[in-house]
Amino acid sequence: MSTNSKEAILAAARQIAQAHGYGGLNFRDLAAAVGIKAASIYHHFPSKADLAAAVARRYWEDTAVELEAMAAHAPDATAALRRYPQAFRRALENDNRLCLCSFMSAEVDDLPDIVRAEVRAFADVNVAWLAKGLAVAGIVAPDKAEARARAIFAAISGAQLMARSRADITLYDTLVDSYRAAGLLPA
Amino acid sequence: MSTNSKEAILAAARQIAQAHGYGGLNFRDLAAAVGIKAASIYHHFPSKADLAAAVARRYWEDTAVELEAMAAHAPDATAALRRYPQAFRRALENDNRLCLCSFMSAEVDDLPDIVRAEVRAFADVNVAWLAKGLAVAGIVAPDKAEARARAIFAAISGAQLMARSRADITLYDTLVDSYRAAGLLPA
DNA sequence: TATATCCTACCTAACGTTTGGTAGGTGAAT
DNA sequence: ATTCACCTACCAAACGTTAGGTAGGATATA
Repeated sequence: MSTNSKEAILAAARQIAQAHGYGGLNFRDLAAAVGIKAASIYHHFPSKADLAAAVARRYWEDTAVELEAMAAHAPDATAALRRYPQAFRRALENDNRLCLCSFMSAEVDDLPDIVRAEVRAFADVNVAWLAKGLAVAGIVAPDKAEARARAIFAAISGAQLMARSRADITLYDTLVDSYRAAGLLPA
Repeated sequence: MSTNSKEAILAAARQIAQAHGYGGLNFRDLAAAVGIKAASIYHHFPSKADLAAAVARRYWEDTAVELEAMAAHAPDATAALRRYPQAFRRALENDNRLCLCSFMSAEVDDLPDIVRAEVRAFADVNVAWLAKGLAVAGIVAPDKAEARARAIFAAISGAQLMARSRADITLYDTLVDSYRAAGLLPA
């Protein structure tokens, strides 16, 4: 069960970090969630920094796959863009959790360098996907796609954060609707 | 110097919490920043929860005063609204810090109830100010002012968070510009 | 005026708990 | 016979918090 345990640690650590952050992630609670002892985690990850970096890397890798699938299944680029908020909605659906990298962005001053790099990679993945979609859909001029993509990413992150603070997923939905009404997101 | 020490604790705790959050705020570092011993903080605040609640309350009180001053000094409601992003910019100017309540919103699962209540009050103050300005300026219909106000607050929070994660205040400015270009903020 | 009492604002020292991390061992599979 | 996956049993440091004490000022009483 070596591979399974490693994957189970990764999955459980992600859940914990999405609710309590890097600082709130600890080996004893994590081990208990997996069903092993705290010291055993060191068999799979040499340190907390390495664990968190692996979790964050896996997080953006999974997101990249998910976004590509969304683009592939949508009839066109505009339709794919319209579904983008759903990706962030899932964290809230999952017991009012936050995007892992939003939480870690807040904690950036206390993050090991290797973790910080993965957190930034997550934003890069999202912005690149959005920029490509915006350009292909012809919603903004190609030279302004990246700026708009960053704005959408930041706004969606903020909406998720605000909805989490109220534990109110319908607030997230109304915020997204407001972004659409205001013209930030394609209607 | 009793009053001064209490105020000094409040001010130092705010700075620390804006950089490290509620979880990252600890009595020893805080006491050192003030120039006293950790145990002495208990002379002024009965517990960490009470301290943090006092910090958060003072934070939204100060913000309310600042926003009212902004409205009073601006020539009209639209001009006041245009200056709103400046209020959030100041945290980034202050050593790349985050809005205290954005940080604590991420930590909401681990916050004592009395702290959580103050965090929500901060959002209420901002949304109420924005909604009033939007209605008076006639930018949106009065019955849609609060929804738009929430969207602006969430988007600005997200922009600040993203800029902090990159330690790049110019990113905040370009995000705000993008919000204006997209129509979310009054141009 | 002198003295006793109390309060404020801090201190040192320690409490029990939790933290990330280490050393070394056990049992099963290869 | 060795490696793998996990264990027990620790450790030092840091955490919020408490106990008890001290220096100095204010107030009240004699």
